[in-house]
Amino acid sequence: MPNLPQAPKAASRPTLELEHFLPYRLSVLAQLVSESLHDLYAGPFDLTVTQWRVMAALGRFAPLTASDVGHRIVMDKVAVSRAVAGLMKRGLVERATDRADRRRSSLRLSTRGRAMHARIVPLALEYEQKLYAALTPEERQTFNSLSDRLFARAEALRL
Amino acid sequence: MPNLPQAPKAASRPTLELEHFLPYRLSVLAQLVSESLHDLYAGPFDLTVTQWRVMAALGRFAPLTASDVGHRIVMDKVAVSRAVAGLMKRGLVERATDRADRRRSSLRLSTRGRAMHARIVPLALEYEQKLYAALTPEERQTFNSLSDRLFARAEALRL
DNA sequence: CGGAATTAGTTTCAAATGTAACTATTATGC
DNA sequence: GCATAATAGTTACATTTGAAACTAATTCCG
Repeated sequence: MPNLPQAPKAASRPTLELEHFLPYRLSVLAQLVSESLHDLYAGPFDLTVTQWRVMAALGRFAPLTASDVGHRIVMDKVAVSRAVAGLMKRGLVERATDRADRRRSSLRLSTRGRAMHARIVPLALEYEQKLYAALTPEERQTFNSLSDRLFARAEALRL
Repeated sequence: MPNLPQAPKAASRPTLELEHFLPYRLSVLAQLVSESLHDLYAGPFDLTVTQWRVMAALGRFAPLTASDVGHRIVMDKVAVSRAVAGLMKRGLVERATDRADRRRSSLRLSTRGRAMHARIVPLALEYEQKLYAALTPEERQTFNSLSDRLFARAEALRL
């Protein structure tokens, strides 16, 4: 093939290759991982992702108010309210109205809730380990530090 | 403080620190990025995330059948069907029944659809660039290769 | 003090989504 | 060739989700 001069590419329009597009890739990866994990505890314990996250937050930081939970797990107050309602109905979470400010109430896992939490945590950590097995320890650290920076940037861009 | 021998930690239970838990971190990052991007085109063009992804797939690979689209963007056929219905109603996508196999039909962007696509792509790429600005070029490559490996591993674990 | 604005949390209504059933068409196997 | 199974895509129903309105309690500030 002769090496002809190229015709000038008149303002060639940019193309978007979805499979290499960062927001898309993040979304697909996160969804796959989230669903896989959910499969682990949905069957045995019948929890939604939201409910499990609320339990995880309470298992680690209780007592928390509903808004505290929301901040911890990046979830709006409506979602938290609904998850808590479901968890209370099943006796997994207890609520005590704050005596000083009766608008808020502090939440904590009940005994049953703590027991369930203690059974799920190892499953979750085991899954995480299996996933991390794809990377060396140094690579894990790298990945986490890079994703931290992406996150910070995304927050900054959101205005 | 004297250097006393530690009491043996009797089977100390593992703790889950949500903020360092990989599935959780991926989910929060992906959600933030996805919402930010959606804000860019939702207002001016009134598209859902799904609709935009269908348009992106068709913009790059048309003609495609609905199931082709589904495979490309990792989305089940019901979601694709609904997104396509919405896009057709707005005249952004055209459908032609396959003469050889009348169950399937090939989809492509209409002229209007192509025009809209051409206006959104630069916005999306610009956002991606701003996000990537958090990383050096080498780091971008590293991040992408590591997330590819995590993705492959997650797929393998899903059985 | 006392009315306006804030805050915590819930409820309501509409839109989005998932699962399963359904239609139409094509492929398979006896 | 014909009954059965498989495939493409849509529709229906039930559940989830999100946005906005709402209730109740507290704070702010003239």
